[in-house]
Amino acid sequence: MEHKDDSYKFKKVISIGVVSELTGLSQRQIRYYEERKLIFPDRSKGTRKYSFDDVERLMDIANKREEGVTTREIRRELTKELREKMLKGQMNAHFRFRG
Amino acid sequence: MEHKDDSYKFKKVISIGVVSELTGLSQRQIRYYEERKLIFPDRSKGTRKYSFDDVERLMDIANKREEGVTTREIRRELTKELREKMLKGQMNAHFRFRG
DNA sequence: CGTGTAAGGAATTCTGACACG
DNA sequence: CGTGTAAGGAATTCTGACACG
Repeated sequence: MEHKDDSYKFKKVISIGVVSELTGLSQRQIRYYEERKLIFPDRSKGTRKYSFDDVERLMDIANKREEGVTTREIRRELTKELREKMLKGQMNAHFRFRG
Repeated sequence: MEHKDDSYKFKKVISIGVVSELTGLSQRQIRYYEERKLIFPDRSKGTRKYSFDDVERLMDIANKREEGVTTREIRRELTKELREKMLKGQMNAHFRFRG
């Protein structure tokens, strides 16, 4: 329950031009953050598609960059978050099915 | 309260190609329904932008068309709904501020 | 490292029209 | 009436590169 993945927030339907308008970032920046693995758009026949969640994430990234945080550090933070989430997922599974 | 218009559902950010994929309708059909005033995308420099709400609405339209309902009839239904909503809005205002 | 820009090509979208019915 | 299609142009997006620092 709660996992409505079909939710508007996560559907990758927005083109880079619109994302640029929404975030105030240049297309160059957006593509670069992808290259640095901070963001992961879908590809529909070559052209990138972003979700509203991606847009929010890009705004976070923009804030961090303004504070002087490098893409490398942002990438590390993301990796750490993912690690924590995976651990939490395992613990959930553990206590739900075995605890 | 409740009126979070900034909600993902109503932001017009989706291009016609994606809407076509999402709804299964041809771009021709989508443009035609606009011509018949069943749908109202935004325009950003010429190109149409739709919201998820528009996408849902288009799916409703598609269903009605399959049932043989004409665009004219769908248009009438829409007009009627709008009339009812405006009436309701007036009544709200009436009872809230004067009742 | 992070971002701008010019370059050339590929994919997308637009409109108005003709077609069929 | 509702939709397909070919046509030509306009706007969008893509990549790889050079620039600066």
